[in-house]
Amino acid sequence: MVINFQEQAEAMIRRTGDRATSGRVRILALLLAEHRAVTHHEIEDRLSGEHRLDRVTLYRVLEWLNEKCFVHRLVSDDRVWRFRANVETHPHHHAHFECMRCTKVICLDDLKAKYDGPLPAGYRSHEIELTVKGLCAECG
Amino acid sequence: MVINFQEQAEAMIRRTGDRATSGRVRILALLLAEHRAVTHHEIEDRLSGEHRLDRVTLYRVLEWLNEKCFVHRLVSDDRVWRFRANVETHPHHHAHFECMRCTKVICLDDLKAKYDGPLPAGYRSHEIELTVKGLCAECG
DNA sequence: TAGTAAACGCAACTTTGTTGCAATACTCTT
DNA sequence: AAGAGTATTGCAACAAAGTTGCGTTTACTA
Repeated sequence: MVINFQEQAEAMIRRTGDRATSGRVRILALLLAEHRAVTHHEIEDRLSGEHRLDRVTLYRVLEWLNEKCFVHRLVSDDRVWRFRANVETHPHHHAHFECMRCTKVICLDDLKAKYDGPLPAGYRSHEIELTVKGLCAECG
Repeated sequence: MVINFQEQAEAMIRRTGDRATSGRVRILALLLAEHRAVTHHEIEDRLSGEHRLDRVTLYRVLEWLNEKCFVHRLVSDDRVWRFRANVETHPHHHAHFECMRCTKVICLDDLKAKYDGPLPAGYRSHEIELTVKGLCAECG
């Protein structure tokens, strides 16, 4: 069963009531097809074959996708945003693995980060992110 | 019992064999006195009363302190490095709280992040960082 | 198919951090 | 205590990532 990410992306976007522009559809389709967090730069490269998208537009589309909860952002030690499509139902308890050498980031979906300990008085927890740093198979 | 962070910092630095310059001593003393992760910018402001340090020197001192394991870096969603003096004996299993509104970061020392789940084949874990995001007492 | 508001593309700007190199200031030796 | 030598510093210029303003284009609605 082959999934048509392009159609899936377009349907998701139309459901928001906002415009289904080609940029939005292509970028969301790309992220849906991908199983890891992708940088702005990687997306730009991946799209360069087809009709080229402006850097700024890409930023704005990604921001919009994030707002609509279709993707989430994460930032790693190289200080670069990475984006990943939200597939799970509980999008706010991520666990990620980050390779310390090649800075590749993957999601550890099978694990839900937990925090049982106390917070200072008056502090409220909203989401929890667990990052395991180490070496990936290629770099280890 | 009042602790003289200036003297403590200088002693730590001299033990490395490298030069105990006024910049290194002042910055490490400042970080030792602080109980949270501090941005480059905050340090610069804090030091502006005394003999002013160049931006670049500050970056280089912080990098040096990190190399010598006197401090550690962490990056949060505003993509800005924060630095904090290493006080614990196991410096590689942090838990942090990050305020989503004011972006303040504090360390949750009482908790050691753990990860028991599986990693993909060939992947090796080196350090683990847990970030609880939410609202701090002032912003909540 | 035409009108219109939402997106886009371009240019210029900001913020954060880095690099090269000449000037300065720690330390060591005497 | 002073001089010498090298590790640091300060300056200027650069680089990468992301943002803002504004005129133009495009997708949707009627």
